[in-house]
Amino acid sequence: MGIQNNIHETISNLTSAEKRAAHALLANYPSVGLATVAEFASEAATSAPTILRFVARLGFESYPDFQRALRSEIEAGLLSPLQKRHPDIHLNEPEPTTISQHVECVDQNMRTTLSAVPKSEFEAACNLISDTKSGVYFLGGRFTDAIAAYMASHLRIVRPGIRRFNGQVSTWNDQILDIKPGDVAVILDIRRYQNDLLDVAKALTNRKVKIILITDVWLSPVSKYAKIVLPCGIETEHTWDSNAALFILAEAIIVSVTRANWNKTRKRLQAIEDLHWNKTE
Amino acid sequence: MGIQNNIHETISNLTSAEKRAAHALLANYPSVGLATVAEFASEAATSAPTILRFVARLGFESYPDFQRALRSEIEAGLLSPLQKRHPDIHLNEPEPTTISQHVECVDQNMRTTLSAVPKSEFEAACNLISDTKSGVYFLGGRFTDAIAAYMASHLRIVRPGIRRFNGQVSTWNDQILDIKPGDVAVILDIRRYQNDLLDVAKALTNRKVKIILITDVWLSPVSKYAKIVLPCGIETEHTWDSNAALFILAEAIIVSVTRANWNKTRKRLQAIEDLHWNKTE
DNA sequence: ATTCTTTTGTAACATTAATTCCGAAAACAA
DNA sequence: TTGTTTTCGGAATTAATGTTACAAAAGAAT
Repeated sequence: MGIQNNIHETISNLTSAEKRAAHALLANYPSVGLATVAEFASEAATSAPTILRFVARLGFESYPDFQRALRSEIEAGLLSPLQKRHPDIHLNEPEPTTISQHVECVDQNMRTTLSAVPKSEFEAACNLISDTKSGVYFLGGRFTDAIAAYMASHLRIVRPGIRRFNGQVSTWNDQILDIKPGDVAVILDIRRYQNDLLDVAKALTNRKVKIILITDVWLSPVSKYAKIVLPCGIETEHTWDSNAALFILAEAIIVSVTRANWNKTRKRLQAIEDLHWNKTE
Repeated sequence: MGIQNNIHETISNLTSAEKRAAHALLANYPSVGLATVAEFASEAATSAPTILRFVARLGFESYPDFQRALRSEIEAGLLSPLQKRHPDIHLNEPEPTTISQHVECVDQNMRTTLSAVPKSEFEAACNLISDTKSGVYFLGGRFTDAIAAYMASHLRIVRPGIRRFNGQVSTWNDQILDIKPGDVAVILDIRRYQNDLLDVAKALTNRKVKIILITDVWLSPVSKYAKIVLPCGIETEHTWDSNAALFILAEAIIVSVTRANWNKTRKRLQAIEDLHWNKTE
């Protein structure tokens, strides 16, 4: 339904002062409604009680109640410009397929991520990972561990000292012993957040390990221990959350770290290429 | 400049609780900021004073002052909520960051993939994977193996008979012996195409295994042996190819297969949830 | 381990905002 | 005009919100 429609339906049986209120709200929707009753009243050239009567006529219990509705409308539809998706391609594609639906969904999540991850945080994370003086350890959750593996497989080429937590959960604590204070750990954790990851994070913090956390916008509890938090959009319309935004963020980190270590990387890449060719041909 | 940018600049010298506030606000901007201090605080899992300190750091005199700024931003930006592409991005963001560049790049590759993968092929692949009568084996290349792992970790929940080729390349041939004729193999291979994957594909074909190949638009040589080929865009402007489109395609497959096996999946999901809770609480 | 600094939440406080009451003004009908 | 009904806003009331002071907790430094 939406509040604007609600107004349009109700407007005919409003008193004249109440109509002014309605018009003031529609004129620059919804911002005046988010102000105080007094400001709304002055904007509508009327008094506070009239505004309250107007809001009551729309069917709201109270003015705060009305404001809550406006805010949730903002969340639902009129998201910030950064998070808007392009309206094109609808022409090319009349009926959405599973893939195209998912592509749109990922698009949305990418943009959410874009506005949720501050540039400075991203760069700080890349700097930590680029610093070859400290080792970097990767660990993910049930599904995100694949992304940890993906990052590690690239970064291993870019710089030495890349490791993964592997194998059984029960052996993780033993593996922590190998990590030196000042080292860096990249942890991936999205809902439903895993307690075992939280335990590891705590243990790592005790050992003065700097934690970079890649998580969803609701923030894993690991964020409590993390030096840097990178939140991603993961929402979908169905059972599974989408980890695509995490994956893309991971790739962006790989790109950035590669640039930072470019001189060393080039040589390593060359060496590996040679190895590859000798082996396969 | 805009408040979001303001946050991005300020966030690096915020305390951790204040950062949570910043993340909560960025996560669903700007609606939480328009709520009361108490609600904002609870959303950010912190206390009211922290929120106030946070807005003070952003340079606002008071919380109402901060809200006024948010509202005027709404007026400025969303005046015509419907007819807006996002050329605003280019205004808000004069210099592209590593992330935003990569997001655009992935966007491009997604769309390429969309037009490169025929609906029928996609559905055929999903049907093969959905069929619980045959086992499904996953295998990826140097970097893409992480995506194979990602697919397997989900599909294991959706249906039985999911396996991965694991460990050393030299052991793959042994593992092939476990695969029955009529089974399905999902192979991921992008340039530089790996000869060992080609060998496996050949061997699998000999054993009458149906191969689904996820590759790039130039097609891995494995395509010669594949029953179904799903080509993805992977191009970037720098050293590394992007596997994001493969990842997204993988997720789309997971979604589709989950839908096909929904009844069984629901029960398994429930069982796993229970297990999870029992274990952690 | 101890001190010092910084961070953070609790609780009291002060301020502001929403709400209600009631009388005055306006609109309408006879 | 007069009486009646409806609308409206000023002012008092009540509820809530923002704000501040302070003490506990956490962390860094020695």
